[in-house]
Amino acid sequence: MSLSFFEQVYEVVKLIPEGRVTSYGAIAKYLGSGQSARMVGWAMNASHTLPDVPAHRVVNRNGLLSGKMHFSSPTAMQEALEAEGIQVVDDQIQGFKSVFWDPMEELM
DNA sequence: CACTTGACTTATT
DNA sequence: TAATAAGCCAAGT
Repeated sequence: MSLSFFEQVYEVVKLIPEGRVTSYGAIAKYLGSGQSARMVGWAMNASHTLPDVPAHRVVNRNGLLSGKMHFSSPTAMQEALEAEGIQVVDDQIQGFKSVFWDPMEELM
């Protein structure tokens, strides 16, 4: 029983604590197998198939809301993050380094 | 089965 | 410092 690459990404994203975020590359690296950040981003594109995938907690390595445009509304992602206590200004997470959650460090 | 796409990242110019 | 190129690999067509 091997989960699809998508499902593996979903499992990691679901484990992201509230008020925390991670990057595509971090997830890709955690999944290993030489996965690239693009695979994670692409998997997230299909995350809409599942209801419990907090895609708003996944941003690019700059802490920029690169995927906000894929949400229901361009502001939905920012609002979701702010609702968890994350400050977002100009589509960029404030104190990104502080709220960054690395699956490699936390799930190891 | 070959080509295109993609919510990224790193290196180079 | 900003812009461009290349690397990455699975799923869709």
